Amino acid sequence: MTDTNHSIHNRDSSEKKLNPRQQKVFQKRQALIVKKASKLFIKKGYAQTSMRDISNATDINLGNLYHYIGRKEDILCIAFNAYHKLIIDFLVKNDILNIEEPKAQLKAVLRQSLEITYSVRNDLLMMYRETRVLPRKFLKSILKKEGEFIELFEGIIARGVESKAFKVSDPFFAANMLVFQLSFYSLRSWNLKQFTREEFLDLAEETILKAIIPDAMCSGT
Amino acid sequence: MTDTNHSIHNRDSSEKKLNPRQQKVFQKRQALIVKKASKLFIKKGYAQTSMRDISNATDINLGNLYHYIGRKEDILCIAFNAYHKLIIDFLVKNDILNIEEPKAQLKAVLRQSLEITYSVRNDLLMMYRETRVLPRKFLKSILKKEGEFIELFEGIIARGVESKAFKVSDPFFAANMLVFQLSFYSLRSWNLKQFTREEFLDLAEETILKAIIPDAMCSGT
DNA sequence: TTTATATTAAAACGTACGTTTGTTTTTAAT
DNA sequence: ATTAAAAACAAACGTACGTTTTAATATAAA
Repeated sequence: MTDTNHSIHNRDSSEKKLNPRQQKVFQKRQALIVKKASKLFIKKGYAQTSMRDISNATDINLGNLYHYIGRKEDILCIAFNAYHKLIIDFLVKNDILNIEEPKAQLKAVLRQSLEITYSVRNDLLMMYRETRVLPRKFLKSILKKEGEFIELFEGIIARGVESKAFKVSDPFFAANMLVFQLSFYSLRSWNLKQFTREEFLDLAEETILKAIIPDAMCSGT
Repeated sequence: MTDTNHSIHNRDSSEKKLNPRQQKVFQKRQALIVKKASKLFIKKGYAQTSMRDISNATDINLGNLYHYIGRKEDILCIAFNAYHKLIIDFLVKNDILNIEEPKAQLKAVLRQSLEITYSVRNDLLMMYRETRVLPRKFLKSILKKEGEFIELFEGIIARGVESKAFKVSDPFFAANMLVFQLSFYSLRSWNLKQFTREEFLDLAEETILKAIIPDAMCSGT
């Protein structure tokens, strides 16, 4: 009963006898639901957002919503997946991972990550808050992906430490802290409104790098 | 209707004709409710914890619960207050604020803050997640207190910057980041289990200080 | 004792919610 | 045009919740 319902995994628009055209429409519609629902989750919280709210926001009939999602929590799962896909895709598409010079590489990947997390700051906050709702199995897969994201930074940092470009006593710890700091604006925006986007990005980049690169403040560019 | 119910503010055991003895009992009982309820909120989340759950956990009859709290959300508000009182009290009781030497002062207050936040890590995570539930007015007062806590760090940092002991480009930003980093373990414990408490505290202290004190790694003690 | 209050148990209230059902309308292939 | 699947809809179902109430019992103060 508890294990047969991870709809995300076995029902993302496959196994239904839909032609490609119909699949497209189906996915568009599902994406609309997720998008509108996420906005509501951000504004009111998951538990405080009813399926009727989502029905109103999407102009999709309450009963009909269940043609596109199996259950309410699926919406949240799909949103989590979409967010992680966003992050991963950017890292793969960019050839940042191929930059040789450790400092340049770290700076590039950090800056990009800061910009992304800044742009999705509201969704990020929502995800921090609503993690509890996720089914255990799905949460584990999300944390695994997040762990891999951190390992990516760990690798970059470790390489920089070897070449004496960086100085940290524990690359794994440093990577965890760095990724955590990426959500700084999300979780603390209530007290950071006085900074413009650019001011924030510059200050955040500087602050984060200082923990990894010795005398990072003196290095131009 | 929405504004008449901030029970916390006008009903914390005053305005009831109770003798001191009764007040003590009343507060003890209320504290028990908050403590047990918080545990449930931590484990299952606020929305997923029913008043019946709390009744069972405290062995206080469901109806009788309402002699000690006005409504469910009051429990959360009291928990938030208790947490902030804990933090503030420690800072006032300790004479850390009187330490002259900026480095020593920052190190002392940081270390203590890290230890405290580590010890209440579960409550802290719960508060990050359930902030949304708080009534607007109460949330504002909480954020105000939090802001004052950050200003305290800002003052320490600014003083250190003046005396060239610290190097940060924006003390306010640095203070915000520092306080944010205090919740590192709370929000990321799922990936930090490999560290002992002491390992974590040392690494966290070192990492945080590096962003403020130039070549903090070379300074013994 | 008397009197007021605290506590318990149990039931009920009203409501809001996630989900399902039964039926009708639309769509698309034959 | 026929037909079968898919989409849309209104209504209902069942339940779980926060909160209140009622009545009976216990406790402590006067």
